[in-house]
Amino acid sequence: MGIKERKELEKQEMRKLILDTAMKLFLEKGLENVTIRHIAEKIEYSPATIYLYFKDKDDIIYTLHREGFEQLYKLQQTTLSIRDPLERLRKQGEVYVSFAMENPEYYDLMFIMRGPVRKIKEMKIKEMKEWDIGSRSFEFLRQNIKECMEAGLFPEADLDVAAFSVWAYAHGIVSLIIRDRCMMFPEDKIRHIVDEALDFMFGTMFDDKVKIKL
Amino acid sequence: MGIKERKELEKQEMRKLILDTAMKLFLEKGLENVTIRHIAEKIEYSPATIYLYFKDKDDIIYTLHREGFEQLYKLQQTTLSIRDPLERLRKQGEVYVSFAMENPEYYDLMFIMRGPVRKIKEMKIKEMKEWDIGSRSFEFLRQNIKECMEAGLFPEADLDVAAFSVWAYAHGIVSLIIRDRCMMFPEDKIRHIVDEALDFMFGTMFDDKVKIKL
Amino acid sequence: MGIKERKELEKQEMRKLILDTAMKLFLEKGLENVTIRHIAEKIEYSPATIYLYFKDKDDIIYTLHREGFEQLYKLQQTTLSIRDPLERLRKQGEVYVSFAMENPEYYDLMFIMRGPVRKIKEMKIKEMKEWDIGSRSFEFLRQNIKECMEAGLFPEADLDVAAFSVWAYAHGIVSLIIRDRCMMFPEDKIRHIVDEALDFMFGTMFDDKVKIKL
Amino acid sequence: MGIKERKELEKQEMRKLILDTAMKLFLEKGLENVTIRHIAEKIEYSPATIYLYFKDKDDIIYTLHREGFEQLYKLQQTTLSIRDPLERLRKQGEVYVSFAMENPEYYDLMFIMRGPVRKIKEMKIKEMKEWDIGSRSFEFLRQNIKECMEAGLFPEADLDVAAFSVWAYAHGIVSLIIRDRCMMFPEDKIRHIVDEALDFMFGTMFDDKVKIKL
DNA sequence: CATGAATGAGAATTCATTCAT
DNA sequence: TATGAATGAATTCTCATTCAT
Repeated sequence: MGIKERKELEKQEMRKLILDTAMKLFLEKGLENVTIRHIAEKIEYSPATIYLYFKDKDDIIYTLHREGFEQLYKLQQTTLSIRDPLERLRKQGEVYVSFAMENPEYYDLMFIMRGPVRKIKEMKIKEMKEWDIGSRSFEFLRQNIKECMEAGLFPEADLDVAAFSVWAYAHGIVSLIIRDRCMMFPEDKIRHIVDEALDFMFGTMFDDKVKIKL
Repeated sequence: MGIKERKELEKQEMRKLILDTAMKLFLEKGLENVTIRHIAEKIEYSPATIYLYFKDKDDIIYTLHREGFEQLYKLQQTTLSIRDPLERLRKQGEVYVSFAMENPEYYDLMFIMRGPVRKIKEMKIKEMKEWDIGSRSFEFLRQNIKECMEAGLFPEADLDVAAFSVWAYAHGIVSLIIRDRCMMFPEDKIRHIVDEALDFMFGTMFDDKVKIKL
Repeated sequence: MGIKERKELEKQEMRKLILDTAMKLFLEKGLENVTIRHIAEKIEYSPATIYLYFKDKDDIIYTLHREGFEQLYKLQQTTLSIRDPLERLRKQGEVYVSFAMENPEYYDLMFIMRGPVRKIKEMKIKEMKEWDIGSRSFEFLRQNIKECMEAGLFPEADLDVAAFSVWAYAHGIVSLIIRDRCMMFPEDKIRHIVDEALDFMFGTMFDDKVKIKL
Repeated sequence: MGIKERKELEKQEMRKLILDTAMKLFLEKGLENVTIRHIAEKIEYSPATIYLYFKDKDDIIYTLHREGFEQLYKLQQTTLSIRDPLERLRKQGEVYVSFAMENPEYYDLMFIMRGPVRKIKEMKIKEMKEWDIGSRSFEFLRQNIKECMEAGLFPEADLDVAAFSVWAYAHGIVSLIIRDRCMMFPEDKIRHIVDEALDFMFGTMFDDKVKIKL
């Protein structure tokens, strides 16, 4: 068995190498400008080798897509140590925005690009379960907001609407930046505006008690 | 003279046919997966014909991009008849979301796709003015919020931050839908959620007096 | 008849306009970079109009080709006033080189480009006579050299060889320059070298008496 | 190791196949009328394959161009065994003409076609050295003539002018033939005329003593 | 496991040319 | 006579992918 495991391990390492390299290149050159050849060159293997580890280019992209959600979910989990649900919610917002700003290509893949979604839709026909990964994160947010509501810390509203709203707000902020729609602001003021915007939402959204607390 | 006008009209119609077709395809397949050939096939002309009406692919994209902003701006202007700045702001939000939901391809081009921005950045180097079209709309929003603040109807904050926040919120809502990230909601509930989300923002963002008014 | 002649005249003028424009463009942009469209734009007619006056692009090129030979022949004729055949020969050399330097695109068309020759060969199959235009000039040179030989001013040799040699020498000089093979000389020394080269040939080729005379 | 060498060999053979084929086509149709597709078809590979061996069309052209100069230079070197500089010069002329007549495509590329020169000019901006290949051959001729002059075997004259003149003469001869401007001579007399023309130059150019020697 | 070699499909673009009007 | 509109046939080049070795 030892030998089998070793093999398996090596295979996983190679996959990781390919994925990491692909991601690095995506970040550098943008998703649509990276070719299998680029990736192969960077890791100093032949293009054909890539196909031993991934079915095709979509497979790479989709795997990264899933890994992105894995990462994001883990980050979300870190907020669980916070007792107060509103504070936790806020922390979630921060975590979400940070993730997006630090991994814009992952974020793009997960929440903006068309390709992966198409892939998922195709898959859904065959294997219904797969998409859990994505909805899990939304569910997490939803639960958090539910707790807030139950604790009277959040305006009563349709839970789906509320969760979607909070998500949309955060998504709006980061996606405008990732897709470069903030040319009206000086480059160096952007990060500041992002942070302030997050505060602004929480500041105006909740009652005075909360505001002071924050 | 009549003959000249007729010709001109036909030319404009052809341009429009190309633009509309391109737009439809962009929506279906994504900007980077639409080729001049596709467009040509769809309208049942040869690829070369397209080049009689547009300099190149960028020209098509950029024209649509500009037209989109033109349309949006006109819609924004319609809110000017509303006296109360907060009500006007809200109407602007509605108008923005409606525009996005009814013209998702335009919206995508204007606020999500990467291509056009690259073009604009290149242009900016040569002719600084052009981009007015886009920032004009933002400026309009900004002014409206300023009025709200001055009237004490809006939380005091950095104007840029506030305007960006409001924009980001609306953008978040529509862009998640346009890019198909709301698969967790049943298809037929989506429009409802969008509308509610808009209410939700205005409902929580402003003080009681405002809320009642709305 | 008057009306017919007028028409014919206008037709000729249009042809001339097209030819002149084509030549001007050839000179500016190089032969292979000029399109029918360019020519049409320059004369402010539509491309289709060109086809009313010339069968196709080759027809234009070939016509220019013939006109070039016409011009050159006329220039050669001007040397006829010179009595002394050797002096006349030298003058011919000067005239030839001047023509080439002042009309490099004509020269290129006449003595370097492949296209026109192919055309002529095709024609020759049908109408044997046409090529007179070109050989006429060679014949002129040949006769001149013959006279020189008969006057004892030129080394006895096979007449064809002698004529070809003189021609080749002149052609070598100008074609190396026209096709830009003199990059080893400073730009501003080139014309000087050309002139000197011509002198050099005549200076070394003939006996002392001649040299002094020149 | 054998396997590696074999592979390398095969690669070189493929490159050679492409180069030879390209050359043949260039000769048949002229540089600008040969496309990557033509070459690919001729060797019965797909166009894409060509790009595995050459970066682009220019790469092919420029490689051939350089190889031509390499060959010519080697041939020139063979004359070094001849002591007498004038005899050596004459031999150089023969070698030059032979090279041209036996490799007209190479000669065309090296001394007539426009394309390669453009390439070289672009390169010169970046890397000044490269062009040595071409000027090396001219320098060789120049040196030889210098020796002749120093030995009193050649008319005193500006060295550049003299070298250019000799070159131009040889170039004139071969380029008129290569570009098919000798239709006035019967096909089978042409080679004879070329050879005679070379003799003619040397015969008339130098004084009696030399003439006899030759 | 790894790859060199090959390719089919397709990209944007250009141009000479035609033809109905 | 003049032309606007249209196009077929090319062009160079790129890329994901396959397959024999």
